[in-house]
Amino acid sequence: MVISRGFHNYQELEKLAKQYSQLDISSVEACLYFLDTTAEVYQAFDSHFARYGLSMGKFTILIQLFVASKSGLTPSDFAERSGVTRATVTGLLDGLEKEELVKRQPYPEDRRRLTIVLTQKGRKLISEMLPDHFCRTTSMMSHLTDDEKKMFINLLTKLRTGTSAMREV
Amino acid sequence: MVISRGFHNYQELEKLAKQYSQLDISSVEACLYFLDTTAEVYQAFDSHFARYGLSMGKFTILIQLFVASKSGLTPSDFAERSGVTRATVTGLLDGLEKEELVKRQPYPEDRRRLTIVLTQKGRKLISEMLPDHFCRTTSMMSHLTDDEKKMFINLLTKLRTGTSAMREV
DNA sequence: ATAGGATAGTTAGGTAGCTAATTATTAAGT
DNA sequence: ACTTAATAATTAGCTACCTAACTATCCTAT
Repeated sequence: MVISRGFHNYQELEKLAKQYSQLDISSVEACLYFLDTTAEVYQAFDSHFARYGLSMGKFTILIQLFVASKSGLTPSDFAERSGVTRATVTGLLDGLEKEELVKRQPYPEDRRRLTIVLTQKGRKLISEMLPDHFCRTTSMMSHLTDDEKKMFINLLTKLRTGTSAMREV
Repeated sequence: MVISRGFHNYQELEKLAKQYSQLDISSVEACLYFLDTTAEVYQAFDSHFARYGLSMGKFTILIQLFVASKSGLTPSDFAERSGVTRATVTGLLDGLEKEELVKRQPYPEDRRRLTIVLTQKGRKLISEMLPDHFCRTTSMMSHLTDDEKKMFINLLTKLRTGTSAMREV
């Protein structure tokens, strides 16, 4: 759940700003707007992936397998690359395996590991959805010019730099 | 789970772009970077709220109550303002009520509704955390100038406009 | 050669979201 | 007035995330 909408009537924000000297209105406003946008983008992605019976997490695993292809990847690979825990990957793989989109296979050189590979069905699904997926992604970004995309990445980087302030003790 | 990190070695993206003419590299790149940033920001917020034993959802409810104050709000108010379902709000309120931060009260004029109000403890928690919260939020945004914040909102708006392409049938 | 520690995957149990169905209550149309 | 609609909250059951604890395997240093 995202903080925003309740505050897009500026007045309440201004009222708070009077009580809290720490509150810089334009900062909070930009932050709320960012959060609101993330919610909208995630909802859009969710409904896009739902057309193919997938979640963003499951799609992420499938496309990684599709690109890495050849020898498969391990559950830890997914966890590391995607910034989720191994436990989360276990759950997603359970689902994907039940739907017969991937298979767990032994990894002979190190028996602690597993190799995850696409099934025929999994490869078919991902390769059939990618044209649509890239088309939509490109369309979604089409209201930004190339320069604006660069600027956007630049500004996002500045935001990322700031996240440490939110985390620090 | 967010798609990105696996693709930040540009080569794989370029390889895909050769196979898929629909894929505009700079669009996909900006999109992935945005998603990656959202993950980082959400993690930062989560650890910030965790200091106070809250989630973003719970915080959102508390601050709405704190601002609206006087007569309280209904569960539906939260759902509408925050873009989540009423069922989700029920769950969050269960938690908040167990922690004695809010109370459900009858709403005499319409007995289908409830009035949610802050308890003493809830009011204390939210009012004690707000200075820190606004301070951190302001710090997080401090790497962007006022002009950049405006530009950021502007670019986010363009992204939002594009989300329909992701959703449409 | 073996004990201790690190790593890979899973399990158990929790939270936060969802949809669909259920129960009260209110509103509206005839 | 009375049936039908709509609305408010909850419930049940699902997914995707988390942490902490567990098991199996491998590596390293004595």
